[in-house]
Amino acid sequence: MLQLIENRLKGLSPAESLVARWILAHPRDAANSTLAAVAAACEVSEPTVIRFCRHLGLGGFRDLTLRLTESLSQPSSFVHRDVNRDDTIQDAAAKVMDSAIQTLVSQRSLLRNVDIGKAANVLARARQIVFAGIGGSGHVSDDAQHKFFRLGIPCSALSDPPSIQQFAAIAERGDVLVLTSNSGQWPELSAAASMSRQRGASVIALTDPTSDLAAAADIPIPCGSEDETSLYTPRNSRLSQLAVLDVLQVATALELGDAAANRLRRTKMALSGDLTA
Amino acid sequence: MLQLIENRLKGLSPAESLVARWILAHPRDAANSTLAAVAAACEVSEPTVIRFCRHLGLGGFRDLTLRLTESLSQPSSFVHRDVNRDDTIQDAAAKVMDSAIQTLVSQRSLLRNVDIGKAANVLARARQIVFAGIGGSGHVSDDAQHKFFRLGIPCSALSDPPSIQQFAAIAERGDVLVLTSNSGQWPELSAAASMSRQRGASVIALTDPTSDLAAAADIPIPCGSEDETSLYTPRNSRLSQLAVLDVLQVATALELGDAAANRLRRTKMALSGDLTA
DNA sequence: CTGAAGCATGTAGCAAAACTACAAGAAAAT
DNA sequence: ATTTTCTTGTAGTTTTGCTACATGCTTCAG
Repeated sequence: MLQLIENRLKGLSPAESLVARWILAHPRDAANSTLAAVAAACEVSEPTVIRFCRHLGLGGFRDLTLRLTESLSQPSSFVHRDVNRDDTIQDAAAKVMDSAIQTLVSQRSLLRNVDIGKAANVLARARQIVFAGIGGSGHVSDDAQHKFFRLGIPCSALSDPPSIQQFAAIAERGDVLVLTSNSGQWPELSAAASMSRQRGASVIALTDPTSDLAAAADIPIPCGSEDETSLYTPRNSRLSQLAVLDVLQVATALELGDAAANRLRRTKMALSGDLTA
Repeated sequence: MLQLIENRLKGLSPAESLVARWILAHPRDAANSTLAAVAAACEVSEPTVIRFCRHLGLGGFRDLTLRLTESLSQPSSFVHRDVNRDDTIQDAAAKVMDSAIQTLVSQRSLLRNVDIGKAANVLARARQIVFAGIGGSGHVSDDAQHKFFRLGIPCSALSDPPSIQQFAAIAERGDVLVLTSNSGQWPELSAAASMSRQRGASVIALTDPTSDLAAAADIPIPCGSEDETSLYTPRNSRLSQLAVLDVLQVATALELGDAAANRLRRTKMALSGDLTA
C-alpha cells in the first residue's frame, strides 16, 4: 500500500501529494485518524483527502484506513528494494525474489475486496473464453488458455491488436473476453472491450483499477498496478496476473462442480499414461 | 484477535455472545460491515455490539474493524492448504494465492545454494540464447525470450520437441540452451541437452535437481520440484521458473554492465514514446 | 492581451454512522 | 413481595465521511 502511494506520487496534484507525503511519513497515525484529522494535519480540505483515496483506486477514506492497517501489519521481511549496479549477484538474486514475493503478497490483499464469485459465475457459463493481451501480457494469455481448456470450455488466446479487434467485432452473448494489461492504457484494448460488451459479450479485465480499460470492462479485477520503475526490476505484475488467473480457474472449476473435477482428473491421468492402460 | 474473542466467550452475556459467535463465524464480513449491519445480522441492538467491543478492551466498533482486518491480514504464514470442493470462493482464492507465495518463498531459499554468477557469466558471453520447454514450460520460455532480447543478445524460444532436437543438432560453441521442465523426465529434452553439450554449447536446466535432465546439463538450477498433487492446485512451479529467469536476466544485465543498462533504458523509453521526440 | 475552457481546491450541507443517555424488563437477592 | 442489580432495547446526539456546488487558477486559442 505504501509502495503504491509512493509510485503514484508524481501523478498527483499538489494538494493531493501533500496528503500522500504526510501519510507516507505518518502511516500509523493515518490509519487511526479520522478524515477531519488527516485533512487538518495536511492543511488541505476533506474532499481533497477523499479525492486522493479515489485516485488510488480505493472506495473512500474508510478503505484507506483499512488498507493501511493491513499493510502495516504485514511482515516486512520481504520488502522490496531496488536492484542497483553495485549489488553482488547473490544480493540481486535475493532482491528479485523478494520483490516477486512482495508482489504476490500485495495482490493477495487486493483480491480480498474483489467479487471473484461474480467472475467465476460468468466464466462457468461461457460459450467460449478468449484471453487477450499485448506484449508480455500475451504470454499470460497463452498460459491462461493452456490452463482453462482443461475445464472443457472452448478457449483461445490472442496477443496482437488486429486479432483482438477482429474478435471484438464478432463477439456474441455468452462469450467472455478476458483482457490483461499492465497499464490498461492501450486504446485498442479499451475499444475491443467496449465493442464486445456492446455486442452482448462479458468482459473481464485484469488491470490497473483506475485505468480506461477497467472502466470499459464489466468486471474489472485490480492487478499488479505497482511500480516497475527501476531499470533492473522485472515486470512482476505478470506474476500477479498469472496467479489471479489461477484463482479464477480454480473458482470456475468449483463453480462447475463435478463435471470440471472429472475433466481435470482425466487431464492429469493423460500425462501419467493411465488412460491408455 | 479472533483468539481473544474465543477466550472471552464464556464471560459474556447472552446477547453479546451472540455477537461474538457471529464474528467468529464471519470475520471477513464483520471487518467490512457497519455497526448497523452487524447488529442486524446478530439480531441484537447496536449498543449491544458496542458493549461487546468495550468488554474486549477496545475503544469502540471502529477499533474492532481495524483490529479484525489487521489479524486477518496476518497471513497464517502462507502455509499451503489444498483447495477442496467445499471451500467458499473467497477461501479458495486465498489458498491459491498462499500456495503461490509459498512456492516463491521456498524457491528463494533454494537459490541460496546455487551459483547464479556462473550461469550469468555464461549467459553474458552467449552468441545466442535458446529457451526451450514443452507444454506449460513453453510459455515460460516465450516469456524469457521476450525478456532477454532487451539485453541485446540474440534469443529465441522453442516449445516443441522436434524444433528443440533440430536446434541441438546445429548448436555451436558460444550458444546457450536454457531448458525448462517441471519433472525433467522427458527423454527428448535430456537428449537435446546431451547433444548440445557434445557440440560445445552450454546447457542450463531449470528443473528437479535429481532428474535426468539436471544430470545432463552443465548448470542445473533447482526449480519448483514440489509436487502438484491436488486436483485444484495450479502448476505453481511455473511461477518459480519465471522468477528464476528474472533473477538470471538481472544477473546477466549486471554482468554486462553499462551496455546492457543502456539497452534496458532505451527499451523503457521506447514504450513511453520518448525516443521519437 | 483577452476570454473561454478545463482543472484544482475549498465551502457548505447532507446522510449515515457511531456512540450515549435513559428506561423497561428480567433475574437475583433480601 | 420488594428491592437491587444486571441485561437489553429505544430514542436521541454527535461525529464522520461524503457530495454538490462555487470559486479561483492555469492554459491555450484567437
